[in-house]
Amino acid sequence: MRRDVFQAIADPTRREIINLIAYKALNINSVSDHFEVSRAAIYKHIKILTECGLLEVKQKGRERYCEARLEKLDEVTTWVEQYRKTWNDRLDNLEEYLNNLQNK
Amino acid sequence: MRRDVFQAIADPTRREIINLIAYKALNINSVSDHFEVSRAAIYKHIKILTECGLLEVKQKGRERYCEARLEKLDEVTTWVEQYRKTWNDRLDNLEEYLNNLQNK
DNA sequence: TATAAATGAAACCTTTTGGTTTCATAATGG
DNA sequence: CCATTATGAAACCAAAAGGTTTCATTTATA
Repeated sequence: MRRDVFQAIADPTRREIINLIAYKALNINSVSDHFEVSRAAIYKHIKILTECGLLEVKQKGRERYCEARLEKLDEVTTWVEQYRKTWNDRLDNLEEYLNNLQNK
Repeated sequence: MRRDVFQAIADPTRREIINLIAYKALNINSVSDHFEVSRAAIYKHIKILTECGLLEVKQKGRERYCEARLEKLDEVTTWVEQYRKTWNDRLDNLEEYLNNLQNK
């Protein structure tokens, strides 16, 4: 299985899970309470997030708490940002072009 | 079908296509020349990228040129960056903790 | 200690993905 | 005008994804 961050955040449910636990660790049942699908389905999403390092699970008695490990999202930022200069330049060119049109 | 930017960039081949055309528009055959898989497969990837707005196709005679429309990647940046403060705070805390350890 | 709660994991199913081959169609270049 | 080039699109396929139900195991707790 491919288990990279890009694939992990491709699924909307997983993005919601990340959002849920971003500010407060929750145990697995609490996470799944927020969704319509079964606990087993959510469990699988959590497993995927764990496997790609976006989430860490910590045992606490019979519960297991999910903590976000969002540093891994840096990989995404890095990939996206490498193109920012290019697309900003293009937007600048468009702006310039429109300004020229207007000044005629 | 889901056709959002997150899903579009989940596939490594599609990320490579984006990279290929980021700085220079290429026609569909030229794009597919860079890959092992068939032209038909690449064509489908291009279609997906087009449908979610990351790519625009412009006819030029019998050829069709693919241009990157990377502004759409902003959606990804926005989503990721909403968490940056949190994870930076956590890293700061860790750093502080380590400094305290060292100073003892 | 017996029951309930929280989780792990297997078996199974349907839909989506990513790929293929094949054929049709529209411009181009001799 | 005809062969070639560039592309669109259909039919089909295997594997992966996302989901379900069911059952086992571990830990708390009345």
